[in-house]
Amino acid sequence: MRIFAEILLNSIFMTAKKMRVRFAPSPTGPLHIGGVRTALYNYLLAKKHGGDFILRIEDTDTQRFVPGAEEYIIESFHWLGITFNEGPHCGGPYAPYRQSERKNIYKQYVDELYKKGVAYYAFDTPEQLEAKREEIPNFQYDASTRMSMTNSLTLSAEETQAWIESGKPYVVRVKIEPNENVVVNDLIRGEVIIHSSVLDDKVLFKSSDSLPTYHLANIVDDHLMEISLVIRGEEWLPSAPLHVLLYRYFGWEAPQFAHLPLLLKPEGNGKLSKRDGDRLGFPVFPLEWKDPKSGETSTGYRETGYLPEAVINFLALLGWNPGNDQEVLSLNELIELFSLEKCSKSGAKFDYKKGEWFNHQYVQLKSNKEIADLFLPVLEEKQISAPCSQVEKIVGLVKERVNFVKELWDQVSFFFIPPVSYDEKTVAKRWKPESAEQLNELCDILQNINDFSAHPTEEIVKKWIEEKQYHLGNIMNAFRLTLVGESKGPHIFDITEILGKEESIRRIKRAIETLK
RNA sequence: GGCCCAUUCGUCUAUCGGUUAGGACGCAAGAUUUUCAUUCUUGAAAGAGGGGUUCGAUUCCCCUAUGGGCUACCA
Repeated sequence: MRIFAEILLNSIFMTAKKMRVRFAPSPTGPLHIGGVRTALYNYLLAKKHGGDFILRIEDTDTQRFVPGAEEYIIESFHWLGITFNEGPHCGGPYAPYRQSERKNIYKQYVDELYKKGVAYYAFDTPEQLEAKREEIPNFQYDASTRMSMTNSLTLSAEETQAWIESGKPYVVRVKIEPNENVVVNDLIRGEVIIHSSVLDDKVLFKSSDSLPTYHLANIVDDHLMEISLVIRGEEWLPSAPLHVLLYRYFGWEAPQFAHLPLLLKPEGNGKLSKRDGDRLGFPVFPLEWKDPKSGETSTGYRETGYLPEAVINFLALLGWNPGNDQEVLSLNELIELFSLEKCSKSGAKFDYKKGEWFNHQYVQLKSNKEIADLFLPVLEEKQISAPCSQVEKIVGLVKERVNFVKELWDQVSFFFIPPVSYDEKTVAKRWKPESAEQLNELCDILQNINDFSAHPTEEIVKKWIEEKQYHLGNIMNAFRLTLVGESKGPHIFDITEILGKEESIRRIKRAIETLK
């Protein structure tokens, strides 16, 4: 199977045809994370082979069109750093890239199919079709039923002509010839064979809005835009035979196909949906989305605090692996290593916990400066202002503890806001009868230190503890309690260095006052 | 219902007929630490079931089961 896939891929190079792949979403709402992965795989392969990556907006369904969805899609990829060579937002030699703007080019191809005798006009109303489905279980508009329906095959040429000219609605259907095994060569799955008699005469064009349906528009555009490889979700596999048939009816060379497995719910059955995200607390969309109709807002990866690199790395490994144990991979590494042969065939349950782990990895990879810059808005929100250099220092102390930048606040709030109360459990455990007196002494020691940076301060304090024969843990834990208000935080003298002498002493005094 | 696709630890996956079935997430324990984390170490944890083919099947074939997708004048 893999050898087979390699031969198919190699044949692309043999004919020296440039690799051209596309992502073709429908602007019916926010971009699903599964769609992002499909786009990513297309992108990786295009970059790997020096090919083109095209964005095409498939907005032939005027009913389901949602304003803002296209902009959302483009902004999502912009955030992720996935770039297109061609698309509605950046133009290109095959423009336009919006199917609604290509409206006038499809009809001629529909006519061509009709003239070739592989498509026909059908006049059955939706109600009639509905009635048929009620009447006959498993009704399908195909070779076995088309001659009992109202269409150009059962009506005379004159009647057909008259109907069309009358302006009454009609559709054009493809005429699938039965009794043939249609073979789809899938780069991930190998040969998929479907008998043509189980295919139905799909609608290719509707007169109601003079727009093609997905199947026709997709084939025509992929051909016209010289797409050499179609990588899409598995939900398209059942209609792939129809597509190869259409290419044949047109007399066009079909592109290669690769159908990706779907992203499934983290738990339970079914494919990943927005509900799962709400229920389990993770986003399913790249960016926040406000539904224009319901006004409902869905959170996004960006707003949740994910780094785009982490999202890409996480998604890349959901259904693909590099063939070794390496998991943290940069975009360039992904491009270099990606291959369709290493894509898995089965659906992947969405492991959002691992996504969080990936974000942790990428937070660690960033410099303190970068993380500080990302953290500044959080501080601003808390109405805290501090010099950048100090924020950088603080962030460096605790970044390894967090998965997300915004979690930093929990770790560092005490730097900016002195404790006003003291954690009860910690007080019970760490505040000894002698603590007040010892810490008063400590204040005197601190007061006399000139260089308050961590290391010398620690030396001096430890020396004092030793001389006095105090219990190190008792002193330090009580000390921490006065500075932080609870039993957490980084190395104590890193804290005092940042707090400074005055503030450190002030906090000790205040704690002594409060705790007596 | 019909058609198609899939099936290795809880999860993502490695394994191209011969392995003590490997890694990662998560989980548990231990170590480190003046705290909390981090980190490190260790551990538990898998070939859906049944038939073949073969000297030998997780790996190839068939059946069953399970999961997923499609079955619109949606994409």
